[in-house]
Amino acid sequence: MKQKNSKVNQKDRTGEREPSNLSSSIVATLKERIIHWHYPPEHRLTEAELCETFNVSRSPVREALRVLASDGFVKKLPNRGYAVRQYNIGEIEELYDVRLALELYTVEHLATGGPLDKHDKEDMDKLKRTWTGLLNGSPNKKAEELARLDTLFHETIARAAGNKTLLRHLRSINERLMLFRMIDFDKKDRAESTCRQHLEILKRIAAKDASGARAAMQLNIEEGRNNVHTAIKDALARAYSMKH
Amino acid sequence: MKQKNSKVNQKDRTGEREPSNLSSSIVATLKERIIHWHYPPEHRLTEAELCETFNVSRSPVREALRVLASDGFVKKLPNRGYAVRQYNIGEIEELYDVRLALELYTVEHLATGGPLDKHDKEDMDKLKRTWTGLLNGSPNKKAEELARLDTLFHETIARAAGNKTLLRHLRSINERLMLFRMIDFDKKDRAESTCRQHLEILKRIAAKDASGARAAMQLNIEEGRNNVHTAIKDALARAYSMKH
DNA sequence: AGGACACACATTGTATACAATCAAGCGTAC
DNA sequence: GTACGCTTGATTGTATACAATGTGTGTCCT
Repeated sequence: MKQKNSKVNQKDRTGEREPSNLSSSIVATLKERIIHWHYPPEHRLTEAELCETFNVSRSPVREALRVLASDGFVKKLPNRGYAVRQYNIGEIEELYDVRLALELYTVEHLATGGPLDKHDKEDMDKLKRTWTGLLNGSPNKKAEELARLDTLFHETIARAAGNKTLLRHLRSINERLMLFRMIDFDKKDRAESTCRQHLEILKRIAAKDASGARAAMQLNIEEGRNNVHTAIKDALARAYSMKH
Repeated sequence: MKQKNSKVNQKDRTGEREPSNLSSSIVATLKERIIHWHYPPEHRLTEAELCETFNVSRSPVREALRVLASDGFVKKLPNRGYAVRQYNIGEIEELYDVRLALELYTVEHLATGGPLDKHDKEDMDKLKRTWTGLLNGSPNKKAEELARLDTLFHETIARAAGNKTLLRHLRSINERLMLFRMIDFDKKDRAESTCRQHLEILKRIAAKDASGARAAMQLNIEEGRNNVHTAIKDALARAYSMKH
């Protein structure tokens, strides 16, 4: 019971380190569960119930719920507890749109500005190697791993652009999109087209071709958006036909 | 002591209503104070100290501090309390860049998409009237009022674009920029050029001129950024020369 | 003088008891 | 039959006591 979380105190390149308190691990666990649809949509969570499941008092649970609410994972029902927030299609589209806004600006900025510093240059080179490798070598990785790598790709680019504030906003969006990225990469051939698109983005940035980089990024994000959109519509249609 | 906060329970067009608990009003008060530089930069805040100043227990204070930390108003010093976060020039530039990313995308979207719904059309017309009025009629409004109206202008446009998620991100940025907007509007003639720029933005959107709308928005935001930038540099230079 | 150790203090983390609030269900009056 | 108000239960809001943790400081030994 003492060394529950082995990831504690790891240091991130952002300089933040994860605290080792109960509410943080409750937040992490609940995010994990919500993202993986452990709870049905609109499932109600009460403080007392969570105290039992985690065997802690209400203080850390309350703090965890506040954080989750401010990050949009749950919503507060006044005097009626909290509910895990269900994403409808419209909301997912919105998240993809904000990604577009932030990432198009980012690549344009990268393709316009001066040379990168050493750290960022290395990161970009590593991305190139990673996605070249994925294109040639390993054909069928698991969707979850691909989704993780995809998120890393986009966040690395944002970091290279040097705007920490923008990176923070992008991360909060990506956190909520993780599940849908997995749906995205379940689609056959999506891995390959993603590889090509990512390499294209890197090439255009290196070539200082701002509008080309924007176009490549837009293509990549919108393909993901479309995959997710159709997958969800299909799932809803199946759910509907099963009821009738 | 009972009806301290008369704004409680007002309903917003976003559908959220402000709760009436202690931690919320502590958050509001502290934000207000921090924005208006009531505390010197890097001033340390401890839970116990805030308990005394607000005459409440640690529970609401803790929650308030968590919220403020997640919104970037204070930062947590492990085991050493909290510190009000000082904005350096770089960070302000970052905030302006994120605004650019979000707002350029927004106006492009507005100038590209179909017609607005009734509510939004009315809002946009009202903006036009407001800023036309400011151009002709009232020459010297106070900077704080102008900053408020400016924020309203940009948020109304974002709302008209119909993406609530994007609006939420923009609001969290604007909240932190409020003070600097006031600095911006302290500059002579800034009010007039803002009026012209705002009317130009509205015109381009109505004319479905996407690239023109982007250019107009970029001009408006960057002028503000430059004003703030030079004002802060001057202030720092004065502070420096006074020490020597 | 310099370093290591220990102790005290400041500060946050956690548990728990009690207060306040609100929704829902039930009964009663009209 | 309907509307109003009361009671009750569920749930969050607040206060407080105690635990854990890390920082700084003073002292003692070398």
